[in-house]
Amino acid sequence: MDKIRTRFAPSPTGYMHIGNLRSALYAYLYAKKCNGDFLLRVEDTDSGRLVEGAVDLVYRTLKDVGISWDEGPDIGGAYGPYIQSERKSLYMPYAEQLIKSGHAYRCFCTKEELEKKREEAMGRGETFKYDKHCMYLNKNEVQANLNAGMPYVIRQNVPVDGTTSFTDMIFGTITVDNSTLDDNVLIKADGMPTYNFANVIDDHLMKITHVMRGMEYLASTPKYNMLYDAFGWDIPKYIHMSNIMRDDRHKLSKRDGDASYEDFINKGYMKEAVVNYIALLGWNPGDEREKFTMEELIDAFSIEGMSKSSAIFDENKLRWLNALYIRELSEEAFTKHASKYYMKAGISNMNTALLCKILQPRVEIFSELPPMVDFLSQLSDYSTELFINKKSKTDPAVSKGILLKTIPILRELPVWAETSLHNALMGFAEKEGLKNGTVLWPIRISLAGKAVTPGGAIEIAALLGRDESLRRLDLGLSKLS
RNA sequence: GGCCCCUUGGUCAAGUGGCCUAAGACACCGCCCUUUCACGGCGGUAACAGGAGUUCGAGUCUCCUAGGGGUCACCA
Repeated sequence: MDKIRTRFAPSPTGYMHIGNLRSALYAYLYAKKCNGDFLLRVEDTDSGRLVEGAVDLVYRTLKDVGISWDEGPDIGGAYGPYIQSERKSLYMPYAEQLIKSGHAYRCFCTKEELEKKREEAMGRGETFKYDKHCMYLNKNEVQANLNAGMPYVIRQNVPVDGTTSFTDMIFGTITVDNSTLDDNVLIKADGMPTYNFANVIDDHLMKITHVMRGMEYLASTPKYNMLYDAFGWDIPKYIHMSNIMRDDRHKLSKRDGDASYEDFINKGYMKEAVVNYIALLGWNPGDEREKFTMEELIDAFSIEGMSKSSAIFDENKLRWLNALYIRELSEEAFTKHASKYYMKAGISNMNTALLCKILQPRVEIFSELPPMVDFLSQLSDYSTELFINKKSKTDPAVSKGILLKTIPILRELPVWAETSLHNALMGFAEKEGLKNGTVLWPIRISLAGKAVTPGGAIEIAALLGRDESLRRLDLGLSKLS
């Protein structure tokens, strides 16, 4: 059997939709699983939609998540060029071959004429379908139009009756009535091929064995197959992939600001978690593993595990997975990821090892870091009601007593560090016969000025250092006096 | 609207005619641990869209209905 070859063929819109990324991922995983090739092809035949820098974004994103291509615009390959606009001259001869064999014809109808016919059809409550008007032009009429320099498109001549079937590896056999198929434009008036045409020519020329693409092409696939048949080419295997939804009726969309890969990275998600999560959205490995490296994904991937129905993107689960990845980061890596957010919270020159220790098990996405730790750089005003806590058996009066007794002990501490603070405070609680919480609650409140903090009184004191800690404790005491 | 596709807890999903009194995960709730909040551990709530049929037996096969998605461009 021939080497498996798949491709990712984005049109450069300047935006990497998470669904497209998943399509690229699946095509990559399948190729690599089969020891095949994965290629990148840029589909930029719509001159009206070109976006500056969009191709670079595709390269960057793919590289970022660890998807590499064996052939592509930037690295070349045996079947280049890999940018459709650069292949423009290559399509016309194929179209002309189709005209000769009767599978296509030149159409001189203007957009205005077509628009009028379309409106008329709609007025009658019918679905518009091109009436093959120009197919019936005789040779002389066509030549005259050509001589007159009339612009034209080339249309596919689709049979008016009968049915066409094909097999999709996920959906099985699909049959459609030819009568529902329109005579699609193959070559536009500007000489550029449409997707419908370029896609078939390129997939064949680039020896793509498995066409993996979104479900939106499911209904038009028979038309592409007619083209393959007209050329006498082998039809590739098809794998149509379901969509990722925002909720039960809407696709994840650009409008909602949470549909692109970069949106998630900017929100503080790790790329490994994003890839891992989307891999699991619409595919399952057949066992209960949920956490995968790229290598493990390649190893576990199979078409059989892909689901037919679309999946709703659940950010909750992404968060959970992201938290898993965060927890296994080394202290250095955690700090590297977090530093940007520490800066936002105004934190600098603090013990990063200690910060990591208290934050790593608590943070699920990095962007939630600043509000968790901003109290370290800036103590905001707080109410003495925070000193009330039933479970710790404390209230403002008790707290005042604790602070009165502990501040001198802390002031005399020879070394201001986690262990010495721990020994001093726990020793005090034991000596006084108090609950740990009773001693630590008022200290933590004074140090942080808020009811909920990452880490406890001892860690916070260690982070703040002697001077700032004592200043805050004194302030707490004065609030209670 | 025509055509194509889809439908198991709130979400992702396992399930390929008897092992389903329907797995697992996220979320949610409770308990334990505990120095607040987390982490961790233990437990709980919660689903075969509806209806006919085929069969000794249906989440699994068939048909119908409903709901949803896609498509019907000189976009891809």
